[in-house]
Amino acid sequence: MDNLQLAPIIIGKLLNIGGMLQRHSNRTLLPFGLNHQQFSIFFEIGKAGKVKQKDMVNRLLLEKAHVSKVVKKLHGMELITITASDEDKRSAWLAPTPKGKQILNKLRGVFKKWHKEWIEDVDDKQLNSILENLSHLQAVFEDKLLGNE
Amino acid sequence: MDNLQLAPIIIGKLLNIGGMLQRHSNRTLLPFGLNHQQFSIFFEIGKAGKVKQKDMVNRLLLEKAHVSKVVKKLHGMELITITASDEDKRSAWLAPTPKGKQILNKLRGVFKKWHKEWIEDVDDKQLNSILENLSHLQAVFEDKLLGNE
DNA sequence: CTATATAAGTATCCATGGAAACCATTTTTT
DNA sequence: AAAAAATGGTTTCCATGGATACTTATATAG
Repeated sequence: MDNLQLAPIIIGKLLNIGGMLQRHSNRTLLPFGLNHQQFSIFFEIGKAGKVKQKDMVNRLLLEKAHVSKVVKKLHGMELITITASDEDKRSAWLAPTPKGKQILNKLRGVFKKWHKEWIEDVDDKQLNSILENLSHLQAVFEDKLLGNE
Repeated sequence: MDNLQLAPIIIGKLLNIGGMLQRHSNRTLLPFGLNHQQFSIFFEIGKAGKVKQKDMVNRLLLEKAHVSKVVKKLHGMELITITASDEDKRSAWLAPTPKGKQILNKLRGVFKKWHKEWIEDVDDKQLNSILENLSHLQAVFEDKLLGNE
């Protein structure tokens, strides 16, 4: 088969899988009042311990307007604290509250459980090959897509 | 490294790549007044030539309410025709208009061009390995995720 | 052959997230 | 040091898409 014919198939599959995963995490997160983007922001804050909004924008490649809204929501849910920064009065530090940390732990458990489930059906060698492939693709797309923005 | 640790990394990459691709196609389709989901529905109609809404729902795994709205939009843009069906008066046949076919062709060209671009950076062997891996993952997730819906 | 269940689409509600304009502060230029 | 540019966040606007209820037509039961 011509290689160029593989391209749309691969893209199609990536979009399809991405969609399935998105819908799945949204459903999983529903009881916690979050969706998968909100969680990814929350998760980053938890991982870093102390960050600013622009860090989220850079790391997750999201719109700053969007991050701003999500931060407000997370704060409203008492999952994070927002403390003014002295160096730069335009921005503030974000950090998880104790309650936030608790919920993060719980969610980590939930996701770990389902990771265990699906990973059973993929053998070890393949797993590494998948990771390698995806890393390469990610780099290629980042290069091609973020270059012309 | 423990295999279970690979799982969240792989999921993360899939979500990340999926997101990038989505945003990219949305931007590409913007001048045509479509987004990537709308295009996928339009594309399916074009491919099939003559279909009903429920076919889209089944093939693309989208909400029927959503498909209904998109169909209305495509019709409003004069990209498809909607003709009443005799066998079943609840549903109607969808088919691309001449104008619709023209636009589909143009879009096929646009996508083909960018497929050519990124595929250059992936060698042939890897391409096949990627396809294989993604097909397997797709099957696994479909099984695990659609089973409990 | 009615009565009930199911199926195909539609209408409505509402949180989401991209885009653009905007504000306040900080940095760079001249 | 004043003017211009850049940066970090916020607000507002609006199309999107998931969820639910509803309408009409078809299929299945009793």
